[in-house]
Amino acid sequence: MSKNTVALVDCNSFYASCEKVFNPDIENKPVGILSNNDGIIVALSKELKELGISRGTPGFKINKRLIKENDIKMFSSNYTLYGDMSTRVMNTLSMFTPDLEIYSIDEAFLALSGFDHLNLTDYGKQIKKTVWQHTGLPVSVGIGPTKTLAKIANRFAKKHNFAEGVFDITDHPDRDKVLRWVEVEHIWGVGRQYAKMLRRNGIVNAYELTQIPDKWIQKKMTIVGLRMVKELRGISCIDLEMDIKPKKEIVSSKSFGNPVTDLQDLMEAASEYCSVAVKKLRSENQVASLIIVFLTTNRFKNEPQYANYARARLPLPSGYTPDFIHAANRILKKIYRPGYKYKKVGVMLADIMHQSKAPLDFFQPTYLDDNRKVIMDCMDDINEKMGSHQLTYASAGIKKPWQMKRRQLTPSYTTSWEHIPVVKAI
DNA sequence: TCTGGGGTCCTAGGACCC
DNA sequence: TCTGGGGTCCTAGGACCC
Repeated sequence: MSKNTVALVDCNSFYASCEKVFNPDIENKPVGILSNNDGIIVALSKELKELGISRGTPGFKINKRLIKENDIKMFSSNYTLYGDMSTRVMNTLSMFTPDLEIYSIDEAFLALSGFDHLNLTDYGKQIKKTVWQHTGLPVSVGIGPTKTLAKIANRFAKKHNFAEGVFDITDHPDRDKVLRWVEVEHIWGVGRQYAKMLRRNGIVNAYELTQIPDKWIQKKMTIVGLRMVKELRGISCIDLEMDIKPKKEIVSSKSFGNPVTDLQDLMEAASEYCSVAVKKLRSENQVASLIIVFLTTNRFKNEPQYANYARARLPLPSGYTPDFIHAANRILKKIYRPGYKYKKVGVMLADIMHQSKAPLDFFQPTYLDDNRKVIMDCMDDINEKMGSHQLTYASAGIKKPWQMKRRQLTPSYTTSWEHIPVVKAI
């Protein structure tokens, strides 16, 4: 039996790097990408990290002088661009192994078991070089006997220049030394709470964690934590998931560009989020029977606060957007309280199943039976061909005073003919 | 003025049943 | 005086990930 080997390939500063690919003027500049609503920084180039800015910082809190002096560039997030670039990266990676788990928009695990005859560090360098050639994006490659160790190897590759972006921890003589170098908060599966707890108990780095008895780990960090520790010890407990799993819940929610007080506006926003969520549901050939709507005021403001949610069950699972819009509006009327400045509403779909598995009903047609599915498919087709908002629901309103802000949006270079980059001869 | 969005999994405790 | 025990299902809350 060949040993278990896995590589984690991760794009460096993914969103910021995507912007740099199409905008040579910012190649060596500090670049920050803002979240929806231009709220917080969600991605930073290494130049921006070096200025001491960290992920999660609200955009408006960054010192204006610092921005000017260092020529910091800030952009609204352009998910159309990042999504398309991600597809290109993943396509390239799939050339290097038949077994690939796309873990997130900018990361994939590659199964390399059975590749023992190769020098895997060299193979990693080849992967890095090819992605660069195909997309212009820099990646780091970490290789190890478990996913958790591959994550650590990846981090090591990123942080140490001599590794040139690729590190194989598998039979490395300094494996324990590397584990000592990783502080607990940087382990995959250890978040803020567990890091605090571990430190309170005198456990500071990954090596120390491997020395703690299983029983204690499971008691304090559940079975999930125990799996992670075993992985640190080199025992594979988290398998690669090659096939895309159907979603168990679908959420659509966004903060408002401006505070909203009116029930009507909240209902419009909820209608819009319903249409986004249910469209995603249909795109996976699924139906849902539970909808949850939540709303909240702005917790950062010193104003009266209110947050609430409620659920509604549809008589039969559906993929028909109006079914959900009606339910959402009923819920909102129930939980809305006048006199508050609302910051956000959201819609969650749950109890999701494949269209073909939905139960039948003797007295009423299912989503598949009557013309509702036909109408929805038709609408999706039109929006696919003509642009995503050609056909919308009147209930989502026209003026949309609640819409989010994206003041500094870059072009969709790779997905829109109008935005395609132009090369000029000088 | 301005603080994101979308997911998953596990556990404890309550409801309910026999 | 003394208030069973075990199984299942559901939900809320808490942890984590990107």
